[in-house]
Amino acid sequence: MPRAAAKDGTRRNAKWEARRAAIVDTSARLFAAQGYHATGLTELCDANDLGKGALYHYIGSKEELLAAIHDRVMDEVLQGADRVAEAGGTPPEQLAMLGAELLDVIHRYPDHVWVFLHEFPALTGERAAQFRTRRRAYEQRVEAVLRAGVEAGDFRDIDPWLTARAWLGMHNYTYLWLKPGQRLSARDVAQPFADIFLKGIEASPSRTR
Amino acid sequence: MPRAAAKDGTRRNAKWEARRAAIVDTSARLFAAQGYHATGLTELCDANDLGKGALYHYIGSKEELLAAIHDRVMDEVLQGADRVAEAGGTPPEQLAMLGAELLDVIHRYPDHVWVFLHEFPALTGERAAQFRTRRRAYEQRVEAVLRAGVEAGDFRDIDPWLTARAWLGMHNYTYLWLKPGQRLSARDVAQPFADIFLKGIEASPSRTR
DNA sequence: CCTACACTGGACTGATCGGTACAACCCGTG
DNA sequence: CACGGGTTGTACCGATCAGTCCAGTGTAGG
Repeated sequence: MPRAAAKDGTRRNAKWEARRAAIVDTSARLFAAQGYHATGLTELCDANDLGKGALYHYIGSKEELLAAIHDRVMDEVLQGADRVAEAGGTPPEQLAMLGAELLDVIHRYPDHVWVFLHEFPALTGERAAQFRTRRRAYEQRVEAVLRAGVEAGDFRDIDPWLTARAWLGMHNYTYLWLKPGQRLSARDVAQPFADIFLKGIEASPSRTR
Repeated sequence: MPRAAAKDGTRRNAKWEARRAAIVDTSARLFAAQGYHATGLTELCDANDLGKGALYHYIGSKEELLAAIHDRVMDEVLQGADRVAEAGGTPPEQLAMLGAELLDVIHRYPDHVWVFLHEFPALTGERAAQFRTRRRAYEQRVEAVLRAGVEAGDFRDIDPWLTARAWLGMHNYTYLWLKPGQRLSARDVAQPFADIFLKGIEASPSRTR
């Protein structure tokens, strides 16, 4: 735990922050490649070119490092959801935008997302609770869009909770193969996925409202 | 490594086999709850009510235990795919049946599936290679059905590879919440999922063939 | 009843785990 | 040049890791 969270970042503080961020990113790569528990402190030190003393000057504990990786992902995902909410539009448009934003995060942070989806049970206590809250908040955003679409007559009478799980699965599972520098970009995937899903739940044209 | 794989199972051998299967199942529960690397040998011994010597009389190594869990899942999943192929039917029917079979496995073996989806990178060497082959074989079954559906005019002109990933994600991701004794059964989920996906990729009625 | 062997518990091993203590270092400031 | 605090490497800690070894114990076959 840092001594005082107060005092805005001076120059030195900014440097420390940057180094810490670099450590978080490097460690995410290792955790993604071989797992959180399977990665030792010494490996983290090697990868970051640091001794144990120096490493612990930045991170406090191994689990805090894990939590930082989770936060990085959740920050991005929730920010994306906020942008979508601000943009407005019909429920189908909202859902398509949510998908594009989510796939963009998965594409830009493949290691962080991998860690996030695999190692979240390793978080304990306060950190685990906070993480669950944020994750749940995001899932409810998706559910809300689906519910709104049903009420507005854009979508047929589907179960918002169950359908949100289908949508989340379809998108989140791309973490296995959606990587930067690969054949497919995030946009290449977002469009076909939105097509499938929106056609899959659209109201039959006969009873449009 | 067992001395000789020959000689068909006598009574004793069957008993040994049953005990081993029980150990695999119990261990799957532990691995699912806290992770493969985070679960120690002593915990496995406690849960199975066995000493280390006795445990190692059945399993050979911790990784072999992990591999046995993977095999259990892959056996079931591939058998389900075989049943579907034997049953025949149109591509849409085939896809719906594949989904029902897959969700059934996930629902019946929640712990095994969790381990399978989280810890497969922990497999090494020969075991990892064999696992990847089998997993890939299943994925290609799904792709084949999609491709057949496009050629037959049942589905619109989608990318079979990408669409298979969407389908796999939607179904596999249910491992997070689809558990026996819960509100929803496998069938409760399979039907809505098939509805969404089939509507999502069906050929527009105007150009049916 | 005796022997043989599948089966079992638990002490033990060397390695490695996450984490700490501390002395030295760099480097900007006075 | 002296100083002082942010930074760093390293020796070290107790705990635990996966796995081995072996002296038994229960029991089935002769």
